[in-house]
Amino acid sequence: MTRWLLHVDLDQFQAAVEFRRHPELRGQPVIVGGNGNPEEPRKVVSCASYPARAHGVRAGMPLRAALRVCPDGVFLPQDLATYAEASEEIMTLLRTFPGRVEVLGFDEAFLAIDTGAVDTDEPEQLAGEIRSAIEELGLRCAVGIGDNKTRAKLATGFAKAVGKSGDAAAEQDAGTGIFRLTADNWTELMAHRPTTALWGVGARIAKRMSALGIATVADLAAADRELLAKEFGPNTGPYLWVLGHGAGDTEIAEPREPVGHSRSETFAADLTERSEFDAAVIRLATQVAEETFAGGRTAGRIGVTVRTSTFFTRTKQRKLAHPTADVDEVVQTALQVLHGFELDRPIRLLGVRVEFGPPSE
DNA sequence: TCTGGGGTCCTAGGACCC
DNA sequence: TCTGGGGTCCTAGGACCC
Repeated sequence: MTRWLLHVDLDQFQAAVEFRRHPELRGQPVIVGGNGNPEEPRKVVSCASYPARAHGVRAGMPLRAALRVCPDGVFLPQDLATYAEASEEIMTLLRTFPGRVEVLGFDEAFLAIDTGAVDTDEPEQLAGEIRSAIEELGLRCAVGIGDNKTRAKLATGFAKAVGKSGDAAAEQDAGTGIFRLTADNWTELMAHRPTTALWGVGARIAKRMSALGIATVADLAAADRELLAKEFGPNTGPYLWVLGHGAGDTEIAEPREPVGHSRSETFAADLTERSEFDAAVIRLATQVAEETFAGGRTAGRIGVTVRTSTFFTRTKQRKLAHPTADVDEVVQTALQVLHGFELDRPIRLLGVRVEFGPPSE
């Protein structure tokens, strides 16, 4: 038996969900973010359709910047409830296929399947069936096939390669759609790439690695594990070395129990009064607590995040003496944690996080 | 172009205890 | 007397991802 990991990744997911209910927008440079008003400050692009990407619009870009590079863009408000519903629809569909499903986000999942021989195209056949089934939902996806999660996830990037180039054909053909990455072609396809090509290596780690003379995936694979452990810690260091070899987990982690829940808000204009800080934290804490308890969880720890007008961001948290399901206790604790900050600067963002305690008896 | 929101996991250091 | 070593709990901070 051979274990295959399939990574299913929806194309331009939020925009695609909008296209299902607004078919007349298909092919248009649709930009989802904020409340749909591109002039709104401090709001960013959540998803851009391929034509919008061709103009240079990217997720995370301020809406006002997106408007500048794509003045003909169709700006839509982010409707998370609808995307969550569509996501549930997709995950339910994926669970009808053989294998186990691990949800990675709204628009991504791993599927683990055990098949017969190694050299057959069984996983490609299954991937094709998944793509067809998703197409029947009016959506599109790419499927990465790998001998572990790391490779399956990266394979999806190759499957989407055409879509990422941003050319005009991208809307019609978002890549070949299916790609297989295994130990057999890992070195050929990945060795020369920068370490940031790896899933789990971002700009910070890449920079620290480059200071050690590690620039590419091949460098990382050849690096000294002791050195990596010394620089990145006893767990992360060896893990990075393993990543460089393309090795990774083959087990499906489902169901995943969430460990916490948070709400935060970047204010359209900085808050300057303590009464405003308190009011915002009371509101956020109440919401987080109600959502936590509605989900049948208790609160074990309360965290508050403050971001000042200079973008200086700090978090403080406090463990409760006993887990609670009392909204007021969460709110009062959040206020106490807030008051542990200096609060002598205008505030741009406030956030409240609950870490779940053990289930209530 | 002044930089969203919601998550997860890891590391380091201090307190405290034996 | 200036001096141990391990284990655990707790908070702060960093990094990454979608």
